[in-house]
Amino acid sequence: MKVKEIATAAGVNPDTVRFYTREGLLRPVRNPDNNYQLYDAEDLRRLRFARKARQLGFSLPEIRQILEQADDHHSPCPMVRDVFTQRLAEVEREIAELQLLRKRMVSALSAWQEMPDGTPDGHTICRLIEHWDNPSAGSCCGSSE
Amino acid sequence: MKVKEIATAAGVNPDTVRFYTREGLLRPVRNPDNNYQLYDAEDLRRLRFARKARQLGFSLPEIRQILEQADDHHSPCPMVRDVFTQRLAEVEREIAELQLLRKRMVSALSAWQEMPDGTPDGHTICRLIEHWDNPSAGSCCGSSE
DNA sequence: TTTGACCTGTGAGTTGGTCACAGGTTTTAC
DNA sequence: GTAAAACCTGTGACCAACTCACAGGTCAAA
Repeated sequence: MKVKEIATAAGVNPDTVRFYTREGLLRPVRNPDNNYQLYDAEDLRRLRFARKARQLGFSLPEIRQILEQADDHHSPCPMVRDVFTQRLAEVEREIAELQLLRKRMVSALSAWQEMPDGTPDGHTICRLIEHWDNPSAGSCCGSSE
Repeated sequence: MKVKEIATAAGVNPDTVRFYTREGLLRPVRNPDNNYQLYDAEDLRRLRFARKARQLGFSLPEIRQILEQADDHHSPCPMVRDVFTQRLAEVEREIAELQLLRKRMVSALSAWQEMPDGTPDGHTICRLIEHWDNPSAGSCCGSSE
């Protein structure tokens, strides 16, 4: 398979294939006649694997590590499980953060219904945002200074 | 105020102050004696405003635009309300996406409890991920090829 | 006076790609 | 047969919003 072929087979941009190749995730061979990269079914598996892993939040270095372990005939799965579990925790933290943000946005919007727009007067840029109460800067760790 | 002073007053990295200055969000004057940047209370307001707006998901160009409108004595707030409403929708979309992701991760993890690790054999890199069912690639738009 | 903390501008690094460019190759069409 | 289109190559820039490193200048306190 040439670049475009494997790219369409995996549903990605050919530049992504080239990028992953540069990054060492794929290992094509060269056609000595024209210097083209030639990918095989194994590369396609690796590429699809990489894309799935990306969707799960694995970084490219992590994916490379998994692939290398697989090349060495070590089972990468326990490690995958570990990173995956960590990643799940991160996702849950992100969700909680976003929900908090959403809550504050909704209440800010409703508070703004009652506020006049107010042309800026040199003291106030935009009351809508200046009266926003910052959450993370407040009570906890090292907010001061 | 010098860079570090305004930075600590707003709780940000001095490099961020310099960066925002380069980006045109802050407008210090120069001390001709030593070429230092001198910020005033207005700059501090702008900086704090910018940080709050960033937390709300405004981009730097958007913030600059708001500040410029405020400089021109136009009320930026209706625009802020628009972008803010859009941003709220985005946040809600992100939350929904992450919750979907979380759901799939949890069910994948529990499914993996019952799967053997399986050393890779040339056909399989890591069953844990290869057997992950990709959501977005599936049913809808142009998944094929 | 010397140390240390601060200031300056510029440029590179971060992440995961995507795009542009210039030049070579292969395929398709007439 | 040949011309155009589509593909290939590598390199390097670009995205966002900073952060950090570097080299050299300035300033306050001991």
